[in-house]
Formats: sequence, structure tokens, C-alpha cells
Amino acid sequence: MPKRVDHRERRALIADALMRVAAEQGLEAVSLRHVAAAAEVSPGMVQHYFRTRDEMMVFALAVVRERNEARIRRAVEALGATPAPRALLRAMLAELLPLDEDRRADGRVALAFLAYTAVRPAVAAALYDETAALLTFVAGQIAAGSPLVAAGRVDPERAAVGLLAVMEGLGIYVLGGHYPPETALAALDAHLDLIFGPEPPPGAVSRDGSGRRRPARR
Amino acid sequence: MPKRVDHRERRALIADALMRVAAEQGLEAVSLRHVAAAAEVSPGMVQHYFRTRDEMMVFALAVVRERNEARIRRAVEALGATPAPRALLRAMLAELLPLDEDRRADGRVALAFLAYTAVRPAVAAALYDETAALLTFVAGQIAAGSPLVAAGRVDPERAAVGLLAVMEGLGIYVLGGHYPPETALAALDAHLDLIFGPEPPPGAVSRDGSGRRRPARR
DNA sequence: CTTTTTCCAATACAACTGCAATGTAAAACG
DNA sequence: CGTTTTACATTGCAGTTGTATTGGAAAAAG
Repeated sequence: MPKRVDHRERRALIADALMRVAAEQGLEAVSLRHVAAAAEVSPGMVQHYFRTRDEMMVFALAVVRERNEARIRRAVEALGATPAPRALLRAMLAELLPLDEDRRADGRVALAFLAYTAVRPAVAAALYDETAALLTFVAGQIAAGSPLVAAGRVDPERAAVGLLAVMEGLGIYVLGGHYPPETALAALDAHLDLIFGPEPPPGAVSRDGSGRRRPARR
Repeated sequence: MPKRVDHRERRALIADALMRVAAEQGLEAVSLRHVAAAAEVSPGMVQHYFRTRDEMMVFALAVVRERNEARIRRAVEALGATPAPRALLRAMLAELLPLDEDRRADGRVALAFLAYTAVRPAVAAALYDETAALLTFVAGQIAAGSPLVAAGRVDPERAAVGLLAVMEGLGIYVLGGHYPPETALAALDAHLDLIFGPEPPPGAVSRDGSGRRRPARR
């Protein structure tokens, strides 16, 4: 056997360059030569690891998903064991919002892929599982943490759909520059207020570390 | 003066073809020749009315905005005079969701433009005003219609941001095929339930024609 | 009629695209 | 050592892109 290189490392290097190109100029600018230039390698090398452009796209989409997953995991683990459901959800969803430049860049790519998969149903299927998994997790947290569920005022699954939609929508508005990050966070907290109901009466012990109930205006 | 044709009509014809191309194959497939073929005219004619591709894009973006605006207007006017705020919002937002094939097609184009403008900040500014106007309108309806506002449990502006985000996010999930339309509608209704609070006690007259509180599961 | 102005068609061109084919260097194996 | 297999680099090619240019047809104005 001849010269051996770490295949995964090379692909990661290229995918990284691809992400930069896509974040800066959009997915339509992702071409063999552009990516090669961004990665500072020869076009031939890119072609060696990705025989076709579609192959590159599929891999890049997987990278986007992995990054999101890693973000979620990190945010959740940072909370320690047995965090309060509301704090958990808040940390998780806030982590997925494009609140700094890194996440903005990833968000632009993710948005581009959303549009990309909208006209390529075959590729879109790769995203179903992620959403479904996230959905049942969020629904579980709501069911476990919101007193309004027992009162029959909140349906966990429907609320989870809405909560994820809020996150997604806020992300898009922030990416588009319609809202500043603080507004998005405020809206997210307000929505969590709605789902988890008013604060318990004074005297009760609150284990919720995140949700001050009336943050300063704007 | 020579041969005279209706300039606006021609541009509308071309824009219509452009929308079809964009809806079926994505914005990146929108080229002079593709659009010309879809409109069944010569490429030269397209070039005569849109000297550059960017000019075409800008016009198409305006078309998308106009269609949305027209949809909103129609939905609102269909409710007659002085509709209940909640019913008004529900009709408006439901109209903006991609629930049938026409709206799905428009939605795909709108989504593509979202990604498009995300890497072209100059063009994105055209969308600010629309969101801002919609936002203040929605906030006003919430302030006028939700008893929770007076109780200090709901901040109209924040709730409006969240409500629009829910709509946007649900639209994206539906477009991506993650949820069927009914799930999106159910989540929208559930969210309106949260904002507008529980139904008034029996005996009070409800003028809300749309929001049954517990629609059948799935 | 002629002139003038608009509408549009056709063509040309340089730049780019994805992809295939070919060539070369080097490292592991026998 | 040589052989073989992998890793890349280079080049070529057909197709598409946006845009400029050119030319002609047709209609209104004189």
C-alpha cells in the first residue's frame, strides 16, 4: 500500500473551506475551484476526495448537522446533571440562535441548505430525523417541567412544535438583520414564559436558573 | 413613436415565468435563457426588459412581497369589518403558511430569497419595512385582544415577535416536509391559545370564530 | 412616402462550470 | 530491489452563464 493520509481529515479540511465559501457568498458559489482556492489546495485534490459536486454538498450538509448537534450537546452538558427543564430548553435553543459571528456564518449556510433541499426532496429526508428527535426531546421536557400541562392548558407536543418553530423563525429574522440578538432572546424568553406559566407563588423554591421573568425592555 | 406594448404586462409575464423556474429548480437556475424558455419567448426579449440578471432578481423579490401583501389583504378583508383580533391574526398567519401547492411554490421562492439576501445585505434592506409594519400591526392586535396584556403576563411587542417567528418557522418546516399542514395549523392555534389566554368563563359571549380550543389530536 | 423610435431576435464572446482523462510522485509491500 | 497502489496535479472539453452588439421589422410621426 502506498502513501496513506487521513481521509477524514482531508475531507474535513475541504468541508471547512466549503463552509466558508457558502457562508460568504452563498451555496451557488460553491464550486470545485472556489472551494479549492479557499482551502488553498489544488482543484484536483478536491476532486480526489469528492468525485462530484453533489457528493460535496451532501457531506457539507452532514457537517452542518453535526455542528448543530455538537452545539446542543455542549450547551446541555454545561448545565450539569438534572437541570430544570425550562433552563435546559432555554440554553439549548439560545445556543442554536445566530447570536455571534460564528453561529451567524453557520446559520447562513444552514439557511442556504434549507432552500437547497426545498427543491431536492431526496436530500431533504436527511433532516427529518433530526427534527423528529429534537421534537420528542423538547416535548418531553415541556411535559416534565410545565405545570400548565397537568392543567390541560398546554399540549406538550404542540407546544414543542411551536417552540422549535419560534427558534427557527427567530434565527431567520436575526440572520436577515430584522432583529438584533437581544430582541430574539427576549422573544424566546417570553415564549418560554407562556409555555411554563407564571412563576410559582412566593415561598416556593425555584430551581430555574435562567428565566428571570421580566427582563429589561429591549 | 413606434410600436408600443404594455411594459408592465411584459415584465409581469416574464416575472411569472421566473417564479415558476425558481419554485421548481431554485434561484440558482434562474438564468436569462431558462426564464425565456419558461415564458416561451426569446432570450433577447427577456434581455430587452431586464438588462441584467440582478435587475430581474430585484423585480422578482418585489413580486414575492406583493403577492404576500395581497394575500394578507385578501384574508383580512374576507373577515369583514371589525373582526376579533385573535381571529384576524389567525386568518392572516394561516394565509401566509404554505398550505396548498400555490403557496408552497411561492414559499419555496421566498425561502430561496431569504438565503439569497442573507449574503447580499444591500438587497436585504428591502425586507425590513415589511417585517416592521407587520410587527407593529400584530403587536397592536395582541394589545387590543389579549386579556393577558392587561394582567402584565404578555408583552405585546415581544409576543408579536414570537408569533411572527412561529409563523415563519412553521412555514419552513412545512416547506421542508417535516410537518404536514395540519400539524402546523395546530401549533399555530396552540400558540394563539397561549397568547390570548384561556377561554372566558361560560356565560361570556365569545366573538372568536376560529379558535376552537382543543382540536382533535393530529 | 420617409424618418425615427421602439421592440425584439440573433449572434458573439469571454468567463465560468462540472467532470473526465492523463500524468507523476511517493510510499508501502513483496 | 521492483511493483503496486494511493494521492494528487494538470490539462482538456463540452456546456452554460451573463452581457454586449448588431441587425432587422414594424409602427407612429412628419
